[in-house]
Amino acid sequence: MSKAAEKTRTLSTAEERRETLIRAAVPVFAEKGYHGAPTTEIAKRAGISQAYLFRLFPTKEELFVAAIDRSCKVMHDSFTEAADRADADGLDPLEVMGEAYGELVLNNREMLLVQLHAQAISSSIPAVREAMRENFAGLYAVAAERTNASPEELKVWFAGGMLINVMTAIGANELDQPWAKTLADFEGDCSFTPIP
Amino acid sequence: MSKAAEKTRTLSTAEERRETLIRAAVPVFAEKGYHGAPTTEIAKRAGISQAYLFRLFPTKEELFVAAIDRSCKVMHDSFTEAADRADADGLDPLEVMGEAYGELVLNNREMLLVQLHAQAISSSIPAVREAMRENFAGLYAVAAERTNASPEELKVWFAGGMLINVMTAIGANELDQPWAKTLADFEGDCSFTPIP
DNA sequence: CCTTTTTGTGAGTAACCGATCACACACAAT
DNA sequence: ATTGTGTGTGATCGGTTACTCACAAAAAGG
Repeated sequence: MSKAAEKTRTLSTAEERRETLIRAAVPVFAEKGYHGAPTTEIAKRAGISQAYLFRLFPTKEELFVAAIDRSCKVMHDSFTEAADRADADGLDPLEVMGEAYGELVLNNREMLLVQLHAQAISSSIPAVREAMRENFAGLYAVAAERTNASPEELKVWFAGGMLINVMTAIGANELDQPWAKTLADFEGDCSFTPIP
Repeated sequence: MSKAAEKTRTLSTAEERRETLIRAAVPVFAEKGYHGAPTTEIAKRAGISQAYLFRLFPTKEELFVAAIDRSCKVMHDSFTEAADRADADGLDPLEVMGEAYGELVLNNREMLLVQLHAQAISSSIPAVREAMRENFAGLYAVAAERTNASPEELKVWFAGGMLINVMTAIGANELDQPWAKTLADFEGDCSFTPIP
């Protein structure tokens, strides 16, 4: 391609198509999981043919892993941004990151559901398991580096995140039962630092 | 049926068949999730025809909900039994129930995976969501009634359970990385009561 | 023995799924 | 203009899926 001649281009580059494909795939995988999501529907949402989908991602599995990595990146970015904000404002990074996660889950439900589906299917698809392990490794790394929390505190913090995930998935916040009020009350953050 | 003439019966009752069907369905749903689990494979494992499967459970969805309820019952029974044991031995019920859950997850992996798949798909299948809500209601009830833990303690306890689920699903215990050592170290129990 | 109910199956059906292949069009460089 | 390369699709294939229906055998009741 010439250096500065991208004036009128009707075709997209493969990388651009892969990007739109991932964005189209996330909500479909989120709703129906790996086995339930048809590649035809993903291709249609992306506005391309199913045949071209399989050229850009040779197998459905690779596309699913790409969708997982995408939702992991969203979380990672959200955490680092929260840590930056906490450093600038002199607040507790772990607490700010917890609040950021609460908001992220609230207005990015698809990312959460992709994570849950990936966790469930990871035991039978090695590539998914590997992606999820790397995901947790990266998330733990940023949490450990940007805060001065002890391993025990980090453990409780991650556990709280897992609870938020499940409660959001089953819509516990819509219920009035006491168990739902207790387990799904994140009161703006997800810090589980015990109140003495 | 005559009162006491069950001597030689070659055919099973419908209820017996439903039982064996559920037992055959659990591992299949556990491995592939709702959409990925074929009814043909479940029927074959149960030793009956697929046609008869659909007479005993008119839809695949009903069979999946039955599998969920089954795995919920296993957890519930495990908890009540642990609470009984704790009462008899004068131990902390919450702690004993935590240990019981750790063992349960270890040697009943299928139950755990059915739970994870059900959580993930609950947002798109109302009957599954309802089953999962009832599941948590029942589990919270037994935990609240059999222990004297505060809502905050119960919340942290449940959060720890969710972390155990995810770490077990991705096999974090097989890894040597520090994040895995920290997050997947249940050291015999899953009580998250903070160490002061 | 005869009738009714329950247990059980072989053989489908219509739709759908992941993946493939030949082929067409757009682009950039020679 | 030609050539080579990257972008994109229609048609289709072999296999699988949830679910159905006609039909048979066993059991229970009389």
